[in-house]
Amino acid sequence: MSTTTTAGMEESGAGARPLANLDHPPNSRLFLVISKSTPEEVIRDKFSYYGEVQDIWVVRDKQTKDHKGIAYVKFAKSSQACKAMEEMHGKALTEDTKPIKVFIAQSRGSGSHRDVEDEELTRIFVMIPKSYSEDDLRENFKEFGDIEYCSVIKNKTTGESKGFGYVRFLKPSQAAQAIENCERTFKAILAEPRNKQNIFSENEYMNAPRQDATVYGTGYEPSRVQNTSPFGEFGSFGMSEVRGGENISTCLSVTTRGVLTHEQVYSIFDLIPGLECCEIQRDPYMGYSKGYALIRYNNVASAVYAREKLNGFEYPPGNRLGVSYVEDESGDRRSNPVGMMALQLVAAQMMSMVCGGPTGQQMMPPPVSTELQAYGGSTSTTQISRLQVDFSVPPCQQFAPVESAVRERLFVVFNPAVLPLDILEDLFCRYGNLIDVYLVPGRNIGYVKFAERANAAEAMEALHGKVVNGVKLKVMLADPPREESHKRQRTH
DNA sequence: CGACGGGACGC
DNA sequence: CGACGGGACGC
Repeated sequence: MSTTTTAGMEESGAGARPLANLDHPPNSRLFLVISKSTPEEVIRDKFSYYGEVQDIWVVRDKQTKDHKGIAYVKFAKSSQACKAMEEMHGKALTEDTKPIKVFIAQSRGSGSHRDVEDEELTRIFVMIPKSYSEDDLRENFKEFGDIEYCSVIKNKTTGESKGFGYVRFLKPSQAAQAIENCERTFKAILAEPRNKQNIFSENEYMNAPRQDATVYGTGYEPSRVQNTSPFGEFGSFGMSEVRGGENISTCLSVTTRGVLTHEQVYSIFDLIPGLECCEIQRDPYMGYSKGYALIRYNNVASAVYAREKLNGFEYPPGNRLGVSYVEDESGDRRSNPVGMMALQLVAAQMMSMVCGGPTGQQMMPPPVSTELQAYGGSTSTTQISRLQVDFSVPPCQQFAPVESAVRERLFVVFNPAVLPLDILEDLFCRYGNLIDVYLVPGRNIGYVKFAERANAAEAMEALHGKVVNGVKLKVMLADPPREESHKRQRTH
């Protein structure tokens, strides 16, 4: 007995299930072909460099105990296993032994002994906003490694994005790192190889010998050109002008492509104190613009704040508001140089607040962009401070691990419209141990999963009845999920 | 009142 | 060629 207990090394072992761990996370275990003379310790020496080695198993004949020249190395992460594979494959472990082979091991239940090819380990599948171009994808994922190509899947006839895409990396370790470390809203997973159907090997006994067809031209050209986003430039707004000589005013015009009701516009702009007037204008001559509104505050600071915070804001989601200053009909302060200087001064002070001074909590929380980056990574386009509340909220907290058990679920009703997912995650994560926010498509409702009941209770207590980004929330305990019954009519 | 999940590529 | 062990939740 070797008694070196490879699996016993992890401290404070929650005993856990030994077998299940071997396939979690996926592709974190290596299959080695080595010399029959190589002992476990040599493997450990060489491979622990690449990360947390959780288990090493040198395969021996059941009866004779002969070393069969095969070993398995389990890492904590797929990226560690992939890196080790990339660097150790073809290397000799000691001077007197042959070069070894290193592959990602087939998952334990698969029964297949076919080598896992790099082809299957380098392409990831991601969910993305409809507005994303290939370039946006590349921008978001280039930090994880060398990208061979990006593709965004679009409706062939309309050209509209379907909301997902593919990123092919050069190396498996790069794809693995992208999956492990990209923003969770991407829901990145390894892509299924093109030629195969979605086949889950959940204890399926397949009689027909399927040809595993290892030979396939990729037949997929990285179309690197094309694709100028038809949605126009994003990210041109933000903390811009002010000093750039915009005509600051207490009056704002609001343009929107979609129709907004007076109540909707009012509820948004009334989040900022000092709203004096909110008029919806309907202008049949406005062409594409379905409407616009005029806003007036009783002070210039509020107007500046509103302009900075709400210009470019999506409300409802997908509908970007345009907010700009318009002539203050009553005000002639601008004609007066002193009055103008006063305005600029106030504006500058407002801007410094907006841009992250320690103030401003009672009106709205400071911009959350820095916190977003804390759990996000590259926030690609635009993103002004998106979360807007008129009550105080705790700072952002780490999400609970995706695989956490769901200890409580909240049911949320939005009025008059749902909020974007990133805002909701930004909001609910602040109460701790958030697992996931799910919005029911086409409805103004959603569910929020927590890994701890106390956090859910806190969120519910703090947020029920509140207005967030102009949207009123009802936050309640969710009823238990509907049973997924056996009915499976109507697949598509 | 307001109740339940999300994913696949034209060679 | 080169593919699957050992150990065992505990107040």
